[in-house]
Amino acid sequence: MPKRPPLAKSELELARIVWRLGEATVRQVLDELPRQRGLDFATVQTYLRRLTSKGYLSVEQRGRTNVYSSRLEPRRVMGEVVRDFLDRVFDGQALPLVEQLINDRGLSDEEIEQLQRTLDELKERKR
Amino acid sequence: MPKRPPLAKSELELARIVWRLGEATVRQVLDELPRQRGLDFATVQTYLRRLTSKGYLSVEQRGRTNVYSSRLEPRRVMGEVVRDFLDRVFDGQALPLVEQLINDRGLSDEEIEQLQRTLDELKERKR
DNA sequence: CTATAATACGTTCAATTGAACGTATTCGTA
DNA sequence: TACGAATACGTTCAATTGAACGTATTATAG
Repeated sequence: MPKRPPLAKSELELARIVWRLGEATVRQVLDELPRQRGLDFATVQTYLRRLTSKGYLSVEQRGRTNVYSSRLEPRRVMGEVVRDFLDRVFDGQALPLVEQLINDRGLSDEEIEQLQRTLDELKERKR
Repeated sequence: MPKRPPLAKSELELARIVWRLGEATVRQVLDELPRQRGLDFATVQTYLRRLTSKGYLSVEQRGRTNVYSSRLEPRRVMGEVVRDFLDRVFDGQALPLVEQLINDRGLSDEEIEQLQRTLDELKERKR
């Protein structure tokens, strides 16, 4: 499998918008960007083009305009991104990362509860 | 605060080795690298130099040889790295990331227990 | 109809990153 | 003492990435 080229940071940023919208034109993606980001129309165009040629998005010419949509499961791509990060930064050990998140950044009580529930579910499912 | 330049991937890889060893020469770092990584001595040298000029490491000339050591708290730097990732990829929401880790990758029973204990501790500490 | 606005697409450009070269020094050993 | 192995350090180089330009084309408001 010719492992497709990696997602650059700005590319992931835009891909996530397309994923969220389901499908999107250059204009729409630009509009979803935080105003403060200040990217040019042409720049967004370029990045979406790159995402397409890297195999992450597909494009459909609808009338006059290009409509981009996800080619691969966003879930899967996110998984790869996380995995890569985990490997590089924590030698693939999830636990230290989770502990980092838990301690360093204050998880709210809300979130802690939520998390414990998730873990319980997981234990159930495991048998 | 003149936010120091970001850590490139290979740089983080080497920085982590220096952190682990406490201090290290080019040679030592090279030796710690997985044989399969195949970096040249000169390349390691270059990266350590860059890490130093970016402010992450400090260097001390010991006899003939440069000894590198951490300049900033590794903990802090790791925190920044994680935070940056979290912001970029999960809009700063820790929970979705944790859930990704829990579900997508099989946490072992061992790790699940461990994690639950951590969460309990955290709840204790919180009052 | 015609000028303006919106697009697509090919191209460019600078900074960063991954990786190494070459040269000058120095150290240990034959 | 002369040589080869290690180093340091300045330099280089190609690929990738962030960002945009310029030109051609089309759609639309006057």
